[in-house]
This record gives sequence, C-alpha cells and structure tokens, in this order.
Amino acid sequence: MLKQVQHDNFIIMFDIKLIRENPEKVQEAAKSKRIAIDVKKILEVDKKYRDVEIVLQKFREKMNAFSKSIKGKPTPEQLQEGKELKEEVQKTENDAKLFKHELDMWLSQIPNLPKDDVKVGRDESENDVIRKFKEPTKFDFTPKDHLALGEALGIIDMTRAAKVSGARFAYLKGDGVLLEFALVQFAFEMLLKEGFIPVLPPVLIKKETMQGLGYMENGGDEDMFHLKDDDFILVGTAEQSLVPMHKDEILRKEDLPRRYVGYSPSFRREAGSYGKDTRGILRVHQFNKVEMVSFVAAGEDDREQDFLLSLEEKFFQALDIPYQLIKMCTGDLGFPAARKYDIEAWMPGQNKYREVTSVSTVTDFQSRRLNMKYQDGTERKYLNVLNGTAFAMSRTPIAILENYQQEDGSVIVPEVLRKYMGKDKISAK
RNA sequence: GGAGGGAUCGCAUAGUGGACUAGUGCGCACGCUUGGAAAGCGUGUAUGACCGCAAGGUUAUCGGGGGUUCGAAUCCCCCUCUCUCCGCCA
Repeated sequence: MLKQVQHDNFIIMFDIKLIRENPEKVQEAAKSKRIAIDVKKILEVDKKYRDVEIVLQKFREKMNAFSKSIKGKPTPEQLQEGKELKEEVQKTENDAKLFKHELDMWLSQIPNLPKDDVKVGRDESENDVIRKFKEPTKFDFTPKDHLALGEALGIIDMTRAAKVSGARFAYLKGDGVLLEFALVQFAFEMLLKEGFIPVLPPVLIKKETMQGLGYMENGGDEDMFHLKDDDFILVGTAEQSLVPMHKDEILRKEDLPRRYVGYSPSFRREAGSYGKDTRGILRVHQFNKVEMVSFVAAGEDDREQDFLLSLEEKFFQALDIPYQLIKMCTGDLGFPAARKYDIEAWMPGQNKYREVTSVSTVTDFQSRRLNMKYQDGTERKYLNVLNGTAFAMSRTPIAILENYQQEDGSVIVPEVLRKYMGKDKISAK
C-alpha cells in the first residue's frame, strides 16, 4: 500500500544543498541549457532565510515556554509580556516568510541538470545521430506525402476540419481510424506483457500541477491551451497527468519500478511555429498518443531509460520503418529533462527524418517539485521519473502511409498491424 | 447549481481553549516466554526544517491558507477534497 503525505506546505523545488555544495556546477549546467539563473543571488537569499529562521526558532521557544508557565488565569503583567513576545514572533515570521517566498521563486527557476554524458550544445543543430535503422525507403516512382495519400484514400480530411475548428486540425476517418486503433492495440499488448499498467488519464489538469512538472518555466506555458474561465490547462502529453498521479505519495521500494502506459489526446498551441510544417497532420493542435511513464528507485533511471528506448526501437523495427536515433545536446533538452533521445522516422513525403518519439529521464526533478518519494528501509528518497513515447498518432501513421505507399496510391498495412486491422492494404473506396 | 455532514498518527477511533508532551485499539518492529509457533507480557512506532562532529536539541505540522487568543486539533473566515440529498446530464 502507499502512504499519503499529509503536509506539504514547503515544497522544495530544487535541492538547495546541491547549490550550497556545488554552486558553480549548477550555474554551469543552467547555462548549458541556455537558462539564466543567478546562483550567487540564490545563496544570498538562502543565507538570509536561514539566519532569520534561527532567530525565529529562538523566539518561538521563548514564547512556548512562557505560555506553558501560565497556570489558570494570567495576571495583567503576564498578558502584557505575552503580547510582546507574540509581536516579536510575528514580526520575525513575516521576515522569514518573505525570504522563503523569494528563495522558492528562485529555486523554481532552476532547470534540471543535464547528465554528464550529455553533450554541451546550443540547439538542435548540435544533436548527435547515435545509430540508424535501415536506409531511407527507395521507390521506383515519385512518392506522395501523407496528406495527398490520406485525402485520396478518404482517411484524412483537413478541409472540413478547417471549417469546423480552423487550421492545424484534422478528421481521421475510415481505415485511418482503424490504423490508429491497431497501433494502440499493438502498443498496449506489448507493454502489458512488460508489466505496464494501462491508464486513460484526465486531459485537463490544474495549473499548479503543471508547475510541479516544471513545464511552466522558461516560457514553456506558451505552447499550452489554458482554459482561463475554469483554471485548467489541456495536457500536451499524457505524461503530464500520469506523472503527478503519485503527488504527495510515498511508494514502497518493492513496488518499483512502477510503469504506466497511457493513451490520451494531446493538445498543443504550436505557438511560434507559424508557417512551419503547415502541410498535413505533422504538426496539429490535437493528436492522440500512447505514452509510457516509469517511476524507479534513485539511480535506476539510466537503466530504465535504456529500457524505454529499447521498447521504442522495438516498435519502429516491428513496423519496419527506417529511423535514426538522436541524442539531444544540452541546449535542446528542455527544462525538466536530464537526458533525452528522439527517434526520427524517415518520411519520404518530405525526404527527411522527423521526430516520432522522445524518451527522457527527469531524474528526481519532478519528484521534488511534486513531493513523490519511496520508502527504502528507514529512508525516504525521491523517485526517479521517466517518460517516453510509444506511438504519437498523427506522426506514426504519417510514417506508415509514406513508407508503405504503392504506386497506385494504396498503402500496404505493416505486417504486425494486420491482425488488428483485419486487412493488409488500405485502398481508395 | 442548491442544502447539509465530514477530513485527527500506517488503518480505525477519542478528543469543544491550558493535564494534548495528541489517548485507545489494530497493524508493524524488537525483546521476554517457547522444542518451535500462537497467545500473553514488555518496549518502541511520523515527517520536514534549522542548530550540532556526534549524542542530541529546537521548531513546525491534527486536509490547505489566514484570523482571534498570553495560549488553538478545539473558536472564526476562505479554499480543497470527500459523503448524503435535490436539480441538470452522457
């Protein structure tokens, strides 16, 4: 069984001890992620806070002793002394609170530190290709892109979606739906065998939950849909509602690793991507995704990331789609991640590799912000958390349509999906 | 949306202003007892922060936040979640 933590009024956003002991390391790491923080300033506030805290404890000690010394009705002199003590405490409390808030504010802006093996780099142009699976698909005709194929097959309809919802939306129809369901079933079947717990999570979450995940910082909230009247945010990935499931909980070490597979819509504003990838369903405001999330013991995250990555590769190898594996450099990691790999599938319609999965370890970064621990003997430690894509819908189907297309515009169904789809070919009606 | 109840230690409960240093039962751990076990008996049983080499000490926490008071689990206000009923609803 798990235990519910009752109080969490002081969430430690970032390990202050790490900053005290290795200020340069933290400063450098943030810089390598291209995020500006001022470690010196943080240490100053930390010092002020601790000094006030010590004084405050002394005052409280005095006041507690005094209150306890009164039996029965207090004399007017005692009342007066008590009032004076109280004022001292309240004044110091206010100071402490101010410093605490300031400290929290600074700490919340420190990103997770990249792992040592992650290359320091500016942006995506400095990411490394780790390995490749197969060569780009060859055609003895000119391959079409997924939108041309999808429209002709009657499975993707963006024209009508534009009428109803606007740009970057799509109707998926007919065999397109069956193809998505086939991918879902394929992924779930395999992941259930691996012990993953299937989840259909909420897609509206509270703002404070998103803050706990570390996605609101550094402009991250620009890509989220906010429901301002109701103070909800639409998730950009199931990870965002799967990870905080264990907020304020203490898991048992025996129950680790705890693995979940979620299937949910994902919503993205795609702010700042105007004019980019406007054709087709590569970049849309809403798509479904099968997502993996792991909770593991401290220090187990490297092994778990390899495991999740191996599953992702297995999926795309099973689909027999050419891909390359990318390891992100520090500048392309994002706020919470310590290490990240992307699989980029070959997309003949664009003659390019494009991202289809992403697997990150966030180490204990989100656990600290969300107060998620596990009991290890007499010790309580922060969980390590990982997330990885199984199948992002829109993009995996794109890769299938484009790589499996035939000259007549039909699309062969990948071998492993045939039993779920009940057919081996998608053709125009 | 409306009306009313509730949230206390891992679980169950007691607790209407100072004896609460939060009691009791269960559970758990250790010990005694036993050929071994059960029962019985005894002892212990939170977390965070801060100070300290340590032993230890201080402080905060009874869903969360604020207030009243010399003093709050207890009184007042706000919020969250939950239960019962009414309304609406796939």
